[in-house]
Amino acid sequence: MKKYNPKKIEAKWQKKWYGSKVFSAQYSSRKRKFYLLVEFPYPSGDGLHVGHCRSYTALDIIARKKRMDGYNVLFPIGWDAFGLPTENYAIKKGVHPSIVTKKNTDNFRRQMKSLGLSFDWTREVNTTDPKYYKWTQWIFLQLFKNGLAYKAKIAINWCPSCKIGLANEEVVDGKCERCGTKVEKKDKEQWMIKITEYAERLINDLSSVDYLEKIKIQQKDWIGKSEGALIKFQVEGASEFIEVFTTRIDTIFSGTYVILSPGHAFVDKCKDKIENLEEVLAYKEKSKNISDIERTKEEKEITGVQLKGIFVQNPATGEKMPVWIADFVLEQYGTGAVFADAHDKRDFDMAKKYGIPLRTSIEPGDSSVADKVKNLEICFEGDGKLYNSMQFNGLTSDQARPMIISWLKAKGFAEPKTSYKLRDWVFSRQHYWGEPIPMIFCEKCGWQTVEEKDLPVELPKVKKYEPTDTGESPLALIQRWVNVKCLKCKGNAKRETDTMPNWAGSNWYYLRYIDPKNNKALADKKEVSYWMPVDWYNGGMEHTTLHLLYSRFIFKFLWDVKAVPKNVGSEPYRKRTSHGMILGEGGVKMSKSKGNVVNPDDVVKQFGADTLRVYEMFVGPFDQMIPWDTKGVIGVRRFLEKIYNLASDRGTVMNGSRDLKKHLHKTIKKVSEDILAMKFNTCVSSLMEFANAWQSSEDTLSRNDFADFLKIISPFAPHLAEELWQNSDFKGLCCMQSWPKTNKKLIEEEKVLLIIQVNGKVRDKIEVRANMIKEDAEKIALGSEKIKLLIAEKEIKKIIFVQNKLLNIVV
RNA sequence: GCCCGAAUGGUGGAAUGGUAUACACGCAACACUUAAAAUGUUGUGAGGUUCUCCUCAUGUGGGUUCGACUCCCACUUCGGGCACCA
Repeated sequence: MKKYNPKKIEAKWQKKWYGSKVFSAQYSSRKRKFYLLVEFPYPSGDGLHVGHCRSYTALDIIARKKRMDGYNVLFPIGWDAFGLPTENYAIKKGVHPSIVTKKNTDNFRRQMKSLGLSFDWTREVNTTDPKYYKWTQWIFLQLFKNGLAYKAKIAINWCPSCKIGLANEEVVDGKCERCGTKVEKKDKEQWMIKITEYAERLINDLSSVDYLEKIKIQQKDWIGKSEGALIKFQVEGASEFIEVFTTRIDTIFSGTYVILSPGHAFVDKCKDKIENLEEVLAYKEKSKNISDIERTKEEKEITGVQLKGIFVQNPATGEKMPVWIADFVLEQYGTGAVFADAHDKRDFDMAKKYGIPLRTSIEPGDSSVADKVKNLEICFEGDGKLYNSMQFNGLTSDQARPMIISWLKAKGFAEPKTSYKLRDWVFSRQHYWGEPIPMIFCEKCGWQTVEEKDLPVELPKVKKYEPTDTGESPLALIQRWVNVKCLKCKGNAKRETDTMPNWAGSNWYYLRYIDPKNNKALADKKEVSYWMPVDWYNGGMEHTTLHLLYSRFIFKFLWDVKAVPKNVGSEPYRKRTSHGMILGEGGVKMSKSKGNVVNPDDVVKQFGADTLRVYEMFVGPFDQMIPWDTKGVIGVRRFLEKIYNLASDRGTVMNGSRDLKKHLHKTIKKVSEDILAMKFNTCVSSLMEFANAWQSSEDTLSRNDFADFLKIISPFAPHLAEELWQNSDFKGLCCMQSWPKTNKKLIEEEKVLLIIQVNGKVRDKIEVRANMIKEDAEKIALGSEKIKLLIAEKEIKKIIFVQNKLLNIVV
C-alpha cells in the first residue's frame, strides 16, 4: 500500500501548475471576470509569516473555486518593497537595499509557491522597480498639476543625539529607539497631499460598496465629519479675530474664556501684547514634545497658561473673555482654538483649577441634577434646554443651534461650517529607500515638475543610507544628482531630495496588475475597463484607515483626471473583507523576542503544504484573532491521510452507496456556501464529517461521487486532490474541472427528528415524516408517554409549531 | 482618552431566535501487537442518580420572547488601531 507522501506529491504538482500557466488570467477575454486581490506583502527578511499564509490560502480557495465556476480569474501578487526595515538593514550591513529586496522577494516567492497558491506569477509587480515607480511618480505629478500637492511646515520627530529624523515607530516612550535620547519635534518643509478635499466623497461613496460594516464605521470615524459653526471672537483693542470651530454653538452664552492650542499662530502674532511672554513660550516649548494621544488623554492632568493682557469679546454676550493656551487643544482639529465653558468636562476642570469664571446655560433633562449643574458642582456635557441665553431661552439645543448661527451670522460673527478630523497627508520622508519625488526647485521660478519624458527619476547610488544630520535624506549629499538646470530659466536649480512614503506605491498597484508591462500608461484602458473594479479585496484591519483610505482617494483622483475609464466608477474595490491575526501559542503576539514565531517552511517540511493550508482554515473563524496550536496541526494531517488511504483502499464502483451520495451532496451545498461566506473552518469540519461517514459506513463511493468529492476538496488541499485525481485515471487537472452542482432532490429528507418541548424545555425527540402539518404533529406529541406524564392535568395554553423542527407545548 | 472587536468544556472552536458543546486536539478504557508506535472502537461540560433520567452551565446583572450563546439595556475583563512600521 502506498503511503501519503506530501513532500513528493506537492513538489510534483507545483511543477506542473507553475510550468503550464493554468493560473494565468487571460487578456482581452470575453469571459466573465473575477478580480481577487490580497494586500501585497512587505518582503521582510523574516520571510513569510503564518498569518500571510492564512489570508492568502483563504483567497486562494476563493480564486480556485471561482475558476471552477467558469470565471476568468485575476489573482495576482507583488511586493510592496520600499520601507524602513530594508533601509535599516542596509545601514547596518552596508548592502544596497535593492540587493536585500531581491533576496527577500526570492525567498517570499519560493515560500508562496511551496504552498501551492494559485497566483498569476506572470503579473508580479515590485514597487521598487523603476519601471513601476515611474508611474508612482507620474501620479504625483498629476496631483501637483491639479493643485492637490503643496509644501507646508510640519514637525518631524528629531533625535538630537543621532541627528536624524525618526519614524513614529522608532520613537519609544518619547525616546529614540537607538540611543534613548529624548526625541524633539523639528519643523520641516514637507510635501502635503490634499486628501481633505475628498473627505465628503470618501464618506458618501461608502454607501455604494460592500465593505464589512466595521470597516465602514472605522473609515467614517477616521474622516470624522462634524457639522458646526465658525465663530469669530474680536480681539480687544485690535482689528483681529480669533476663529473658533464649534459643534456646540448652543452653549455660546456660557462661554467665559477662549483656549488656543500651544502652536496656534495667534501666539506669535501678538507677542508684543502678551505680558507673560516667557511663561507662554516655555509652555509652548514643553508641549511640543508630547504626542497628541498623550495630550488628549483624560487621565492626564490639565495644564494651561493665560495670555496675560489679551482679551477677546464673546459675540453673543459682548463680554470680555480671557485667552489661555492648553495642550489638550490640538492644532490640527478645527481652527486649533476653542471657546470654553461649563458644559465641557476639560474646560470645566481647567477653569476650576485656575479659578477662571464659569457660567452655565444648558439645563439637563434629568431634573434631579439640574441644581448641581447650576451651582457648578458637576459638569453637564449633553444637550438640554437653554437658559441665560436671551431670546433663545427655553429652546432645546437642537432647535437653538441653527437659530443662533443665523443670528450671529447676521451680525457678521459666525457661519455654518463642516469640519473633519481627517488631515492632509504628509507625503515626504527623509529617507533613502523610497520613490524620489520628481520635483525641481529654482530660486527664481519656484517649484516645477520633472518632465514626463524624463520619468522615472531613478534613485541614485549612495555610499551611506542614513539620513543626514540636517534632517534631509542622504540624496541631498549627492551634488551631481541634486544640481540640475531649471526647465524655465535654465539657471541653477535643485532636485527635491525627500522621498515618498511607503503608501505611495501601494495606492495604485491593483491597476498595474491589470497590465504590468505597459510603458505608455499606468495600464491599458480597455483592460482596466474590463477588470476594474476589484471584485474582492482582503487585508488586515490595521490598514483600514491608512492604506485603504489613501488608495480609495488616489483612485478617485485618477478617475477624476480620466486616467482610468469612466465606466468603472470611482471606487476601486467592490468588496472588502479583513482577516484576524494569528497569535503565538498561548495567545500572545508572535515575535522574535518571545521566541514563539512559527515558520511556515518548518510546517511544510514536517506535515506538508496541504496540511498547513487546511489547518490554517480549520483553526477558527477567518475574521478573528486565533492562537497557533501545533497539536491541532496533527488532526488535519490525520484527516488528509484518511482520505488518501480511503481512496486507495476502498476504491470506487459504478453504482456506489446512496447514503454516501446523499451525504456528499449536503457537503457540496455546505462547502459551496461557506467558501463565499468565508466560513472556511466549517467547510473543513463538514469535509471531515463526510470522510468520517465514508470510513465508518464501509460502503463504496461511486466513481462520479468520488470525482465530485475531489473537486470540492481541491481548493483546500489542491495537491492531494490532483494526486488522487490522477491516480483514479480522471482526465485533465482537477483544478480545471467545473464545480459540482448540488442535487437538491437528493438532499431533501423523508424523515426528520421533531423536538418536543414543554415550556421551552426539550422533553422528547420523535422521528416523523418530513413536512408534517401542525395537527398531526400535535397528535403524535401528545401521544408520547413522556409528554403525557409531564403535562398530566395541567392546562395547555398554547402550542408553538415550527415545521420539521419542533413543537413547544406551553402549560 | 477615542474608535473597533472578543468572551461557550481541560484546549481551538460549532450553533445568528428553535436539540448548546458539531468538528478537532487532549485524556481514559478497549482491540490489534511479544512490546511499542501507528491505526481502529467506545467514552469524555459540571453535579446528582434508581443508569436514564433530573438539576445547573455560553464573562456579570437585568429585560424582550412560548423559547435567547444569538435581540435590547447596563457593566466587567481581555485584545487591536490611533495618522512617519508595513
